[in-house]
Order: sequence, then structure tokens, then C-alpha cells
Amino acid sequence: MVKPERGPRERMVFSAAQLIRRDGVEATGMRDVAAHAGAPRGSLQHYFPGGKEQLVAEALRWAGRYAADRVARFLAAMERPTPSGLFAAMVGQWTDEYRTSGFAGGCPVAAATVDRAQSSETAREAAADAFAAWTRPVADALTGMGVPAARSEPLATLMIGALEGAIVIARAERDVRALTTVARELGPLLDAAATEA
Amino acid sequence: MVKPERGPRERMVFSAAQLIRRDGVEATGMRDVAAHAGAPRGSLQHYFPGGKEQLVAEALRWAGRYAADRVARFLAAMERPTPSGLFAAMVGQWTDEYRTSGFAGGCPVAAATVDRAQSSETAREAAADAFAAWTRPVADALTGMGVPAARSEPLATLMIGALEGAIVIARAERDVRALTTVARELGPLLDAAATEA
DNA sequence: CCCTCGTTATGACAGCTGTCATAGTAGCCC
DNA sequence: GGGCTACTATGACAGCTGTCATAACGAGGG
Repeated sequence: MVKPERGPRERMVFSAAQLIRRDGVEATGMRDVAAHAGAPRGSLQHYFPGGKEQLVAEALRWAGRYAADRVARFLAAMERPTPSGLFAAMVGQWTDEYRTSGFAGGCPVAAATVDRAQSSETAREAAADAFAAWTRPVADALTGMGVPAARSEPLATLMIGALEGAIVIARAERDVRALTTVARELGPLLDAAATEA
Repeated sequence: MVKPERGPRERMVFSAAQLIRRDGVEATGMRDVAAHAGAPRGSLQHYFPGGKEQLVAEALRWAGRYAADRVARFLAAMERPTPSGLFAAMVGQWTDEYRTSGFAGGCPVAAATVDRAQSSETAREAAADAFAAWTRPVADALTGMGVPAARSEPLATLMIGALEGAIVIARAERDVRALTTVARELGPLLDAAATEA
């Protein structure tokens, strides 16, 4: 998650996602977002007339697209893609971050769901859309690897669910143990689904 | 999660857990907790001189014990316990709640991790302890069902991780799909680990 | 030069937060 | 009754929140 040099609007959306995944939605203030993005405070009401609601929703949309792009990139980097290999890459992104940069942040979509699912319908919908945008390419990839069509989406949900849960546990424990565990335990199951056809 | 008729102190701890799992730690105010518990506001500083930090930590301890007790009760209710049966019971608790009471709340431990892992060391530790208190009886149960000792704890972590992730997804989607999916997909894997011995 | 429009600047607003100081009450033991 | 302890009540505090009103800037076109 490196900050690209885009316009101030895009930087604020990115910064919002960054801060949300660190501190949660509620603890992330609009003034913090502008400061983190190096954007003027006055631009907030100009670019996001819908207020925090809109900013959070756009941050989640961004996160969903980002996750989907990562999946595509993982697949492109593997010469002989396997379900376990894809899952290992998805998990590896998090173990790498935690090992090199510490356990400061989690998944922004999960954070928004925990903080806002009950209090903001638009945030909840945006989170659901983000999960859907993430699940789709994973499921498609599984199908492409020989997983029966009927099981691709369930298995993709299992992968993302196990990853999300492991992220939470790892962050609480400040240990990547949970992440490496789910990757190791789930790998054979995923590969088996691709070969039984 | 039915409210027992205990003293005001215990009621406040319980109410804190209840509100945290609904709205997150940050959005849960001390005044809200007292009101929800039907306890006087003045009792907060009397019972919890450590402030919100202490209240949150105790709520997480309570949640960890509660989860562990539920596992023990699930096991006691099964005449021939199997790993998949235990997992189905754990997931079933959530599908039942969501189907009958709506998707208002998630797991308080996950909520605290998302909101406070970075900002409060004691809350983070309390969350890690809660996960540990929950994992232990699950792993012990797996061992008792014939799962090799070396795989019991990893599989318990996988179960709890997948459940936590599915809770988040289900709450975002307002659909139990993710929960039923992980229970169905993971069941055979768990039972296989118990019989290969 | 002036006018316009996308952007920014600034200050204010009510509302809420956790925390604290202080006082008050109820009950029990001596 | 006096004194002690456990608990409750209440009001205040500074600090922060999201939002808004208002004004100023700055470049580009007429």
C-alpha cells in the first residue's frame, strides 16, 4: 500500500482507508484524513459534500478494487497457478507487512463493518460491495484452475473469511502464527477441490 | 447472550461487551454503558477506577470466558462429538442469532481488536487473552476426538479464524451465507483430521 | 482589467467524549 | 449516636467530533 502521487481528492480517499484500517472508522477524524493526505482541510467539504459517510464509502470502494487488483496481480505472477498458491500469496501479503512494518493495521473493510454495520447503512453496503468485488476474481480464478463452478464461490468465501479472521487474531496476538496456520491448513483442501473435478 | 441478574458491576461489564460488539469500542460511551446496564453513572468511577481502559479489558475477559463456556456446553450436549459437529454448533450460534434477532452485533473481541489494537496495549492484550481462552478448549476437544496433538491447536485457530471472518462478511452482507458456507466447507476437513490418526 | 469558477482558508457551532472533584446517601458495626 | 465504609449523585472540565457559513484565493478566458 504505497501512496501514489495523485490529486488531492484521491489522496484523501487513500488516506481515509489507511487510517480506517489502523484506528477504525470512529476514531478516524476528517481533520486527520486531510492532514495525512497533505490536503487542505477546506477541500473536504468541496470534494466530499456527503461528509464522512461519503468519504468512508469511497474508501471502501477503493479497498475493494485494490484487493481485486492484488488477486489479479498474484495470478499473473504465478506460472502454474494453484488454489493453495493463490491463497498463500494472499496471506503472504499480510505476513510480509506484519513482519516488516509491524501490526499497525488490519483490513479496512473489516474495520468499517465492525464500526459501522449497525449505524450506517451506506457504509454497510459499501463493505458488502467491497467483499463482493474481492470474492469475484478469487472465485473466477478457482474456476480457471479446475474447481467445479458450484464450489468456486463457496471456497472463495472460505478463503477470504479465514484470511480476515486470521488477520484479526494475528493483530491481537502481534504474531503471524494465525496467518501462517490458516494458509498451511487450508492449502491442501483447496488444491483437492481443483483436482477431483 | 441473555442478561443474568447480577450486581451492577457485573451488569456493566456485560453491557459493555454487548455495546462493543454492536457499535465498536470507540462509539461505545461510558454513559451508554451505565444506562444500558441500568446502573447509576456514579458507579462507573467507583467500580472501574481505571476508566474505560479497565472496563473494556474486563468486557473482553468476560467474552473470552463466555466463548470458552459455550464450547464446553456444546460438547456436553453432543452424545458423539465430532470436530465438524462442534464447528457446526459454534457457527450455528451465530446463524441462529442473526436469523432470529438480526445482524446487529458481531464478536466483541474482534471489535476491540479492530478499534484498539493500535491505540491501547492493554486492550490488545486482553483481546489476545480472550482468543487464547477460546482456542484452548476447542483444541483440547479436538485432541479428545482423536485429532493428533500437533494439529489440534492449528485446527482450532483455523476454526475460530474462519468463524470470525465469516461473522464479519455475514454482517456486511446481512446474510448468513458466509457462515453456513464455512461450516459446510470446513466440516469434512476437520473430521478427516480426527480419523487419519 | 474583470469576471468566473474550481479550490482553499478560517472560524464558529452544538454535541459529545472520558475524566474528575465534590458532595451526598444508605447501611452496618461499635 | 458516632463513625466508618460502600455506593451514588451531580456538575463541571478541556478536548475533540462532523458540519457549516463565509470569505478569500488564483488562474484562465473574455
